[in-house]
Amino acid sequence: MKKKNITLSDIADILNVSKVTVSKAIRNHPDISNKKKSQVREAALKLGYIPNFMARNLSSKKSYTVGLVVPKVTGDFFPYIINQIYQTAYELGYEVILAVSQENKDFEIKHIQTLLAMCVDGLLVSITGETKNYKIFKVVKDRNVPLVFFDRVKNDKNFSHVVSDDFDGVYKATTHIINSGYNSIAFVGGMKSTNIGKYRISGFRKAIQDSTLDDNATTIIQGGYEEIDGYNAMRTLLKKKNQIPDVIFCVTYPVAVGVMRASEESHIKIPHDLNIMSYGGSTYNHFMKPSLSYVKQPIEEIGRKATSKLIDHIRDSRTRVEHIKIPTDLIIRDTCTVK
Amino acid sequence: MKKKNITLSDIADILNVSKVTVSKAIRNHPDISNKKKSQVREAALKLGYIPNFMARNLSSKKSYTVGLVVPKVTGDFFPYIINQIYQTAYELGYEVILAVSQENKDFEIKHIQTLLAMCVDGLLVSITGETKNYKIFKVVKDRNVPLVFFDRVKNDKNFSHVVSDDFDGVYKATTHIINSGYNSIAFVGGMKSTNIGKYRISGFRKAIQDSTLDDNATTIIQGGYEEIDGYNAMRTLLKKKNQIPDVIFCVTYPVAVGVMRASEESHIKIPHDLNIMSYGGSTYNHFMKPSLSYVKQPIEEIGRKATSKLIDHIRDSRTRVEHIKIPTDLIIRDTCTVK
DNA sequence: ATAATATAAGTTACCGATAAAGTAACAAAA
DNA sequence: TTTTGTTACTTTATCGGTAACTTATATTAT
Repeated sequence: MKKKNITLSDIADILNVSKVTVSKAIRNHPDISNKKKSQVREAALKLGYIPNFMARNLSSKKSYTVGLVVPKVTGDFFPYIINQIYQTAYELGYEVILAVSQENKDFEIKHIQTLLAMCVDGLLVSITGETKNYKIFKVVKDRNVPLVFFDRVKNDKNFSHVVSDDFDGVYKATTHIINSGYNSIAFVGGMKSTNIGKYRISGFRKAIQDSTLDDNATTIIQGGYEEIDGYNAMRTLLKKKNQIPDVIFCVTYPVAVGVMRASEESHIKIPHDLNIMSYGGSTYNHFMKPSLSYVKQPIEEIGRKATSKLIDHIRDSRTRVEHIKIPTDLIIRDTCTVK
Repeated sequence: MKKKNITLSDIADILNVSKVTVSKAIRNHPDISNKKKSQVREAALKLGYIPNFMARNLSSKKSYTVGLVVPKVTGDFFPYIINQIYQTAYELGYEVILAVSQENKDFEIKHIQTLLAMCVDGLLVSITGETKNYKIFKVVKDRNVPLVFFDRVKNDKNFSHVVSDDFDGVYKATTHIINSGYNSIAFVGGMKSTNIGKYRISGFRKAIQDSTLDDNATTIIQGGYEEIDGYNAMRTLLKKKNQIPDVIFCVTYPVAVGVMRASEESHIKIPHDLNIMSYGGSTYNHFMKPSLSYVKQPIEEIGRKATSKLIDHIRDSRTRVEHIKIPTDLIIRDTCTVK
């Protein structure tokens, strides 16, 4: 009952040629005459031949496949960047295998190993929040498998990476807030231990320093990147002092949502009593009331650049390592408008 | 410079045993003594051996990998279901390879072929909106590769599928709307040509028929599932008659958002002038003003069931085909409240 | 006419694993 | 003692392809 999969040899037997001839015909190798090529292709089509990647890759040592490792597939960032990566890779003739580390450093290691075992030609990685041990990337390096980090990166002279210009994005936005007449600004979320936190916080610091604002009028509450972290931070802020700042700059959109939820519970009206600026937006932000002003990350651009850079590395091992920063846009909506 | 990848033979040479011994030791085969097993494993670890999947799968004809084909990775449905599928598969000892068809039927075919070529042990598929030609699924069937459809399914006695109970979900929600005192209800989006459209529309029809409402008081505008489709449908509604319905039941959340946008432009206040019910919610719906009432799809449950069903099929070819419907929840928020 | 070159195949070896069958040494059962 | 069974390996064949080399025939150049 079980139909055997069609192989090169099956086609070869039918056409009375060698399997290498069939292989060459299918790959459009110049060795084979056009007449034979069409014969072979016709037979292959009729039999529903699908080449076996395992065998092909094993033999040719190339897979035309890149491994993509992301910490999660939810939210408003990763889905869009995954989309762009798939598209760009496809245009350049590569397949993508996605692995989701679920913000778990052990899964991350396991997935990278699996992808190496699958003989991907290269890796695109956005690390988890808890990645500390970089041994696995040394393994990747030793295997000479090109890797490009994107968004959540490890600073490493061995690997290219592509990020949005976090420092500049926050700097511009903070400067806008100050110039719009707000005096007390808090920054919520982000940790110095991650690149993202580090650069966003220092962009904020620098903007404050470069302004006439009093450094003491600003608060920084470090923390995670999710809604719950924003919620907790806002609760902390509310408990600590009775006076809430004019503006809260949230390190991510989910954090902003958490801050909004805590504010709502305390009957703080946004943007009347409190303004919010978010780093990163959301699909339906446009429909929220209020619609938050935010730093728009160049998501598609990051995905495109990271993918094409990786494929450059794959195609030419002399491609030089680059650390690319892509500028952001400031989108002003209902919050942080000029006072 | 380029370090050669470590293979079984390398380890075998070092330990002065045959490579099959090494292979067996690594796979914990009973043929090998515990002493030798630890020797081999130690050497493998020291050398950083990573087994080659291509070779392993080619030889063993098993990959412990399932292929996942989704039309898109954005929105509020697929990311969450992907998450759940990864998790369930992982718990059951399987890897997942994701392919995104981008709502393009040709990509879908290509991706399924690629996954077959990669020797996945099974396939989880949610078809595109334009999938009409089912030849590829016949190929899958002929190859004896188990396949389970989820969410967007093809009714086929050869394959199991898992969906949310669209008919019942819409029926319950529509009945709630009617019982809450609304008289004119329109249904927007969905096409009879897709299962989703078919069942959601017929759930709506049946609820109207089972009520005391006049069939003529209801409008059904068939169409796509995206924001733009909702927007266009609302524009059409607005042009056609001056009188808008009490409630618009939107076939998806994006459609609801489109309807809201068109309403906003025409200064129609929701829920004051118009109520909206949506099939499916969104991450931040909670924070929207108004927050829409919606039919909550059992996303995680669909993902879990589909994955475990697929793996049942993989593990035992006699597993019987099942078409599973999972019930929905009705979530009432700011719209469609009792009048 | 003969050597040189192109064309269109075929042969062989190998990619890195696993399956199946084979073997030697020793132990237990008949 | 012979048979049978176990244990712990080794040998050989194979998965389905591709690369590199070889060969036969036709074509062109000298």
